[in-house]
Amino acid sequence: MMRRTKQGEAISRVLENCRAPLSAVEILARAKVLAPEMGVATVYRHLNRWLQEGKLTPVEFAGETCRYETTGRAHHHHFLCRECGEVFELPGCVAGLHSIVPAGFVPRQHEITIYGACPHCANQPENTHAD
Amino acid sequence: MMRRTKQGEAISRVLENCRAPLSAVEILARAKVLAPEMGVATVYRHLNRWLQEGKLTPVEFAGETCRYETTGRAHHHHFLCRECGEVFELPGCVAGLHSIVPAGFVPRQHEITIYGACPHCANQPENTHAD
DNA sequence: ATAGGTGCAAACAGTTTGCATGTAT
DNA sequence: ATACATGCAAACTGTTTGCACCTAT
Repeated sequence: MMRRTKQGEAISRVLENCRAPLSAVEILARAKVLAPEMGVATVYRHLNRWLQEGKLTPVEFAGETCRYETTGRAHHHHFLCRECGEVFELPGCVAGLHSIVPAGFVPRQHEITIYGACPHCANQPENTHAD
Repeated sequence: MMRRTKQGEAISRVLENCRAPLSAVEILARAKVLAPEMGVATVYRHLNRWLQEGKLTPVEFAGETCRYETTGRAHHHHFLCRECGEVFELPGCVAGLHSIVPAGFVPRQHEITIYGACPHCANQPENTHAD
């Protein structure tokens, strides 16, 4: 039975109102606005509860810390801009995805991640070489 | 200028002869057969060198530690068996992958990861409920 | 001889956990 | 009143780094 606390409320607010997946410390930072005393442990405890209730999905990008997004959204994948680090949702999916799965394998879940430049960064050629 | 050492040799041997991506500790374990004194730090130092020379690619699966595979193989993706944890290469790619990338975005790289059951585990229904 | 590689242990980042306290019920 | 949530700090895992030592060149 989930008890209603200021911290829990703050975390729910953050998770439900973000437009891109967030990391634990990003969630902490935002939740602290509503519940300034909060520590990381509380964030992780809530994240894990949401995860095991299936209300949250971990989103991982190569070499980056784990981010989380709420489930129940339309099926989608992600685009990570290598220049600004921003994450974008790519709605929909690819048609013949399972064509690459050999006979005998039983696919149950998949992830497609695309890396590159977002429209904003793609138009700023100077940024391209900003390490 | 890369100096030729027993440890470096051992690591090369391991990286070049494995058929699936390996984690740092797996690499250490295998390399220790040839160079028993070796520590993790050396493994990471070599991995990082290979990475920045572009001879190695990190392979990450949701919730798992980073694995590495040599570059230069034919384009492929990965299948992670949720039952036995084994990783399989899926040769080839999907046709209309970029159809999910909206106009303005510049895709430069992508990853497709499929999770499920490998042929062996798929035929052992008892395993399905392990855990 | 010397630059560079190595092992060890300490330092780090991200995440989890134990415990005493605080609080919603 | 009591069970559960919290904060803090310690523990843990995966990775990096500093330093004294060793070794291929």
